[in-house]
Amino acid sequence: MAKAKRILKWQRDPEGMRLRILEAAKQEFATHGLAGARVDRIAAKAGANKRMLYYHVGKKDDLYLAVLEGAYEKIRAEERGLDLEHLDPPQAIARLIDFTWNYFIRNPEFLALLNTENLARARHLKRSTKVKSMHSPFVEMIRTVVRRGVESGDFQVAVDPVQLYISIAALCFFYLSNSATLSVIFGRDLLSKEAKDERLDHMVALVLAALTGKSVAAFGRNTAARLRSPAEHTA
Amino acid sequence: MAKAKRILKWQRDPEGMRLRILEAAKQEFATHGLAGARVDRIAAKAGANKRMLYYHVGKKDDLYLAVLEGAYEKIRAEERGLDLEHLDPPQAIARLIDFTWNYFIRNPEFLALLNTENLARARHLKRSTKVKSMHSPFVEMIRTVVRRGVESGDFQVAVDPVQLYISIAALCFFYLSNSATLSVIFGRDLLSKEAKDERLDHMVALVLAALTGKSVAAFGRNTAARLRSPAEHTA
DNA sequence: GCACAAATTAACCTGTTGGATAAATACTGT
DNA sequence: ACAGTATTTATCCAACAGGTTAATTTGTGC
Repeated sequence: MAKAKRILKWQRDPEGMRLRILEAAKQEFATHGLAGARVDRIAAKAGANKRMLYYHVGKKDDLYLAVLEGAYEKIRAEERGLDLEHLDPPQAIARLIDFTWNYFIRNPEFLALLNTENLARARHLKRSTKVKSMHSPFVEMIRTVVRRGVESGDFQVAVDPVQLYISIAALCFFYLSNSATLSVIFGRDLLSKEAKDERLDHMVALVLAALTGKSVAAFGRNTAARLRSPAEHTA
Repeated sequence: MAKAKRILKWQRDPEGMRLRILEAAKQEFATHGLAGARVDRIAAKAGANKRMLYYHVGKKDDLYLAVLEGAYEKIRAEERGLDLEHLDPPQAIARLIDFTWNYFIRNPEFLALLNTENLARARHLKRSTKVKSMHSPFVEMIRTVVRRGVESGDFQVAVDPVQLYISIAALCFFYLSNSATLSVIFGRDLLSKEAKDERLDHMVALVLAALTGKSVAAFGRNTAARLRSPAEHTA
């Protein structure tokens, strides 16, 4: 009842207000970067007064860190639900790639936030205590898959789990994060349904071929035509 | 003589001034992003008056596009000198990876500029006519290597050259561009000499294993210890 | 030396921005 | 109903930033 009243009058709802502020801030920082983000716009988007940001979260930098922590928390939480332990190792890796890829597609702000934070040389993240502890379980998860793969003979070589994850994230991240410039310079729409499907196939095939030593058919899919030069196309 | 005089008095040297402005702008945009960059700071760094920027190049956005075009021109020019035609295909790919990696290390501003431009959804690049034409020869170069590799039997599968290049760039780019946040969350210095060497080995091994089907020893280098969990390390 | 254009400087202006102050309003327990 | 606290609003401001105007200096062709 008190809760319902709070929701009806969404003023005087501190927790809700805080969430709306963080959501608005996430959008704003993702769209405009740190320096380009406007505190007033965040307030407007959150349906709040500018003063509220400072009251509920803090100054611009604090806001940014809070958004960033929330973003990491969200992806790592979803990853925990992947249940890689019960899949055979190649499938587990394929699933991790698939998840990462689709998570990045579903959450484009995450990519922008990370880029922005790296431009700032992780100056905010370094101040965070939460974020560091989030990642050891995640690395453990991958480490276990790799070890199982090596033991079962599915994987030819033992690969450093961190290195492997960075590579998987890299393949997904770069394509999506840089799709705007890549689309221009290569003159292709990289975000069409077909292009995205093709990319996922390519990434899974690339990583699994390297791990298992068995080439995956999909690696070469759709590429016969791509090997012909433009001149040959018209000829 | 007239040239020498010009160089001595670096005022009244329009071309030189333009170059100094673009260099200063590159540093400023790379360090602070588009919105964070300060026109006054660029002027100061270039040893010029703010009005000079507008006189020689244009407004902030024009300045940014000029810097970006210069950056693309530089990397594509260096790539043209790689001479991949005379190497056997696996070596050619290894060389391309090695070059890309080291170019990114030598030119960190390039990474930042691309990220910034992607945050702006390639709004400047789309206006550029120069940049688009720069890239067909580059794609041709890779296409030829892949085709030769398939014909010689070195490569198991035909892979789309654009897809392959994006993957190579991704592996290098993401690691370096995101090294600040990655170092924090994984608690490792990813930019130490050893870490960088290890990364290059990993990337070359990953891509060549996938292309040739033969696993590369370096893929698993240094990783035996990494497969032990932290608990086991102390045990 | 002189006219003319190119290059450079200095000063200014207007809108904006992050952040602060202080007052008002609504909810809580009593 | 009331006192006290948590939440919210309205307003202000000083610093700054991008861009412009207009005057000044320097080199060039004649």
